[in-house]
Amino acid sequence: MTFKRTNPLALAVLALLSERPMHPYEMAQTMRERHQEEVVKLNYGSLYTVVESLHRHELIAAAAVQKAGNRPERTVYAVTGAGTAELHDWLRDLIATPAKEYRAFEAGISMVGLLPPADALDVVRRREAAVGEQLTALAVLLEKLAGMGLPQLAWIELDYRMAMLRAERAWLSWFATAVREGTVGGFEHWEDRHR
Amino acid sequence: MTFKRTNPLALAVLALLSERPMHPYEMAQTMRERHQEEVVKLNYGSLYTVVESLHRHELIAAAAVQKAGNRPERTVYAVTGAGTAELHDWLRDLIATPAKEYRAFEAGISMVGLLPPADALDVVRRREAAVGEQLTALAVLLEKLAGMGLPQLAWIELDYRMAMLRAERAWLSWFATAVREGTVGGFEHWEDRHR
DNA sequence: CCCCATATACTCGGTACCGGATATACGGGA
DNA sequence: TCCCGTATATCCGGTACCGAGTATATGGGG
Repeated sequence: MTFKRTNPLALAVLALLSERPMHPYEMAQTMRERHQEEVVKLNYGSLYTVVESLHRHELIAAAAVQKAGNRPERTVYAVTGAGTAELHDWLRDLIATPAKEYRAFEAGISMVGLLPPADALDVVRRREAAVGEQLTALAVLLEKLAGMGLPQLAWIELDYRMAMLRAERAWLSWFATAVREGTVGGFEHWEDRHR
Repeated sequence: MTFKRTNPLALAVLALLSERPMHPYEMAQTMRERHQEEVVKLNYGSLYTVVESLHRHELIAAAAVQKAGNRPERTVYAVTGAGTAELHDWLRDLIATPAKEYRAFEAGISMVGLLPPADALDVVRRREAAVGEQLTALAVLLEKLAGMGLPQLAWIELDYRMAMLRAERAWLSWFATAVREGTVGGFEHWEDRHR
């Protein structure tokens, strides 16, 4: 069976190991330090499953098994040639081909007509505010990172996320106005249904 | 144990049943007809699991068990009072509170520095084109839906998605230029690493 | 009237994933 | 010196999810 590119955590593991050999716990540490867990979902259970899977497919290899005192053994892994190839190929594919992703908000907003218009307006406003807060938090973080002398390329995903959040906020603002003023298409019928 | 709001398919089920009682297979049909599967991930396995879970938590109730000839039994479900409450509450929460979601592209772009600049430019361009195609396809669909006399509220999630796709395309276009012209922060070092 | 492609309706086994449990080491305060 | 809170490092049981499989009914062409 060929390796399945499902969990992006596996991608992160390959990326880390292409720097230097590590044991799983160290990978987790490093990801935390670099705020990578903002972008890639990390939890220990999945990490060990993913590492084992990569190992089975010989994309990584056990470089050493260390044992210090009575501590649990630490298996240090290194990326293989096939692993490096997989990393680059997967990465290219991930960027070039938009994946079909199901976002919870899209599901929610598609059913917004089930709520009374007043409720809908309220929750959309609340989201708008929340998105605004995320934006300011991100701006502060970017300021800090740039101040530390990190190049833009090192936090390019935050740049992307900011652009998306700004677009979302703009859309929410438009929709809120359209609901408040009753100019969204189908408003009369919507209002009638909730009397 | 209280009901866990994980799979949005359960939300879709509650929404459908708040229209009229249905059996699971009929729900799937209806979702397909209405292009809801664009927004909520649907497959039979999950559908039956989700329906069973809703039933266990008494958010829906078995209204009738029909049997026609030698066909498998069809259990028709109806939403309960608690189910309607859950639907509205969940919906409000989904819209009002941005959920932490991990998008594959963000993971990918955060590691774009691992690719040679030329490769990076290529894949970003390819994505830009793909997003453009999605946009035109969406525009055609919207035209069709509006032509059928459907109100904007009925396809509001497509409106949202279009706004997001436009923002993504704009960002990709910016990034592509920044890479081509070498103006993205950290470009020299990036180029040096790949000689 | 027979055949087969398609539609109907659900079931089931496998697996990836989650998050809490486990077990030892270390360090600092009383 | 003795706790105990935190850090180190992995494991494991449960479950939600997936998608392929099953079995019968329908209906249109030859």
